Amino acid sequence: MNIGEIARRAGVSRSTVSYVLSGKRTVSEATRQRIQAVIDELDYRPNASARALKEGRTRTLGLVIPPASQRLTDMQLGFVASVVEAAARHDLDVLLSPSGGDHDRSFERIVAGRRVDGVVLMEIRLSDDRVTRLAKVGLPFVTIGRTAEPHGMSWIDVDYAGLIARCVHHLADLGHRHVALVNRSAELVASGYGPSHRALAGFRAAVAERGLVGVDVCCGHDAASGEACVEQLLAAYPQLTAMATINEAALPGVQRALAGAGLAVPGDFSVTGVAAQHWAEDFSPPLTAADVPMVDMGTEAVALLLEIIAAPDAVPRHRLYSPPVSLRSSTGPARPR
Amino acid sequence: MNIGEIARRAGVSRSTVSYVLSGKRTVSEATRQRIQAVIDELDYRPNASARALKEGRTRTLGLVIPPASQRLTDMQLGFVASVVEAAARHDLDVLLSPSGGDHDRSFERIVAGRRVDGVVLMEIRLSDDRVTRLAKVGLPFVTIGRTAEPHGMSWIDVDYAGLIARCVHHLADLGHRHVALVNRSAELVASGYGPSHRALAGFRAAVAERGLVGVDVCCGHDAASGEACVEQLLAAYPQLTAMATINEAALPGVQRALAGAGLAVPGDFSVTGVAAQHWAEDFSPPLTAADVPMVDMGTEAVALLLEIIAAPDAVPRHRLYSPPVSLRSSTGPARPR
DNA sequence: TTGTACGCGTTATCAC
DNA sequence: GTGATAACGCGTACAA
Repeated sequence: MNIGEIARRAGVSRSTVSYVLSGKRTVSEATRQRIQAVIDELDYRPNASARALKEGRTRTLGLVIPPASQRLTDMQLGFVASVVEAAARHDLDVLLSPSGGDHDRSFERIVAGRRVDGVVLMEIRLSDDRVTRLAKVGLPFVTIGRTAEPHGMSWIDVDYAGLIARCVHHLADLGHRHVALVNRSAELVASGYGPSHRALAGFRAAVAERGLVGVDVCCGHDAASGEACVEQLLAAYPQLTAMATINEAALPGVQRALAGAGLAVPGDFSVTGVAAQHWAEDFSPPLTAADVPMVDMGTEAVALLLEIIAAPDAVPRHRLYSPPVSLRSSTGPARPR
Repeated sequence: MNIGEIARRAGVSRSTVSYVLSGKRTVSEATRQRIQAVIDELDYRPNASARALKEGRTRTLGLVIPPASQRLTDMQLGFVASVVEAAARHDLDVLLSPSGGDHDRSFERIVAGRRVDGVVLMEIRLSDDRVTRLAKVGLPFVTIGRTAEPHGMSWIDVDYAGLIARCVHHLADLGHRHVALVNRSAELVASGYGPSHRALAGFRAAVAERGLVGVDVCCGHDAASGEACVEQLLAAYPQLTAMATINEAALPGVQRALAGAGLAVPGDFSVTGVAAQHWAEDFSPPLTAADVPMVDMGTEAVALLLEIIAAPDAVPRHRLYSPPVSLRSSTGPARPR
């Protein structure tokens, strides 16, 4: 079914059908209705490829996700879902591209093949080839996370440095003197994962500011790693009474390790950090943590991207989220172990 | 940049460039290299829309996911990731469509706009309009999950009935006489969610076969619901000593409720069911459960879909997964509470 | 190896 | 103001 067939059945020319579809020219009510009737009857919709070819835009956004092999985190999933929903609200489709490294086929296909009008780039590294590639071909893009030098581009990010600092201050206020930061995996940190680097910076700054003793460790993003990591921490630092983390998937393991050591939360040990809401609520007791506003961020990313697409030369904008630390029940006054 | 520009710079015709690109005709080595050099230099790739228009295929698969408003489950996330990765291995892109109900704009855009060569449909209901819609327009599709009458179509599913029955038999073998099934939410069941219906059927059949006393309850897919649900179960059925579940997100709550009632697992109470591997491993003790092979299923779904696309009239195939129940540590001999 | 028709919508241009 | 004609976007593949 194509526009010519509709025109034939309605007894008009193709252009008239097109004008009815787009409304870019007035068509007499009588013919309009006749044409619309045929369209409705046959459930006709213009071929997206032909339209994209002619219009020079695809009505599609690209969403670059980390290679799926490494299980996506809840947070990442939340972004994907909210970006897709936000795009759908604008009648835009979303093309997914799982690409981490540099020369990725799927990424190249989308970018060089002009399959999308713009790209949302997730899981940005401090130094990221994909960013330079997109800038080079002039395809509008927004990053979730920011590079080390994010000037001149649009991005959305969470203020991990500020949030972790706030967690440390909260612990210090409660009298904790020895605190730990449970970071993400060493590989991720080595690859220049922004949240890890910035969380660490915020941690160190706050620890110094408050004159605390701070220790930071890397930890895999799963329960088993979390358990092992906390066991080692407890053994190596007997004075430790609190920890902050940005490693949500490690939380069930953190819980097990503390329980295994006979430490009650928050009586004997306080836990806090940055986590997706459901991880915070699944912790027991519920975790005092900053909830990453994934839905807002996905929505905002799409909004920013549409702005750039509409006005490529406008001044880039960005937004740094700093959600409040929700006081739940996992932190309390320090008590020597 | 387009093929004409490449041709101009290489001093040949557009068709020759096209043949170099596709390899569908031999081109003399000299001109081939000259053309390739220009292509490489300019990093040229054919416009995807133009190619799709001409070829009649988009090299894109559609993936219909549940509306993102309701948080995607880990299992669903696993599917999405594995489908995207599998598609990428075949140099195919994936277009996401979040659509639950009937008249969904995004779904219609993809289907009627011929944006994709085929569709993977997730989260199928026993009776599903999208299936009939796809069948009507003749777009190849594969469902993850199956309708009540899945004949004549290709699908992939997990044998929830068989797996839950196996769990019940396992519990019966351990001496349990009163067992519960913690199902998914009442709304989901009411909407015709296949896994819930089939799990329930398997549960009832096995309970009857072994002469057990069985109780089944619906439960929201989150920790709080799980906790409330199990508290009520324990209160209402004092003889209950074991449960099976397909509600993985409720597991942290199940754990809390059992701990709160002073019941040790598996000493006082056994827990088993069907869950994504990480939920089973995050449970403590690790959950004896059937691990849903999400990665295999996503890969297989793409493989099936490609078969249909290649041979639309071939006999539909399907695959019912029945993964082994991994014996971990959450089930043990029955002991009266 | 090349010329060219074609796939399908869109829109500028022309005619009434 | 309304309708039709035709060129165009870009790559593909048949005929020459």
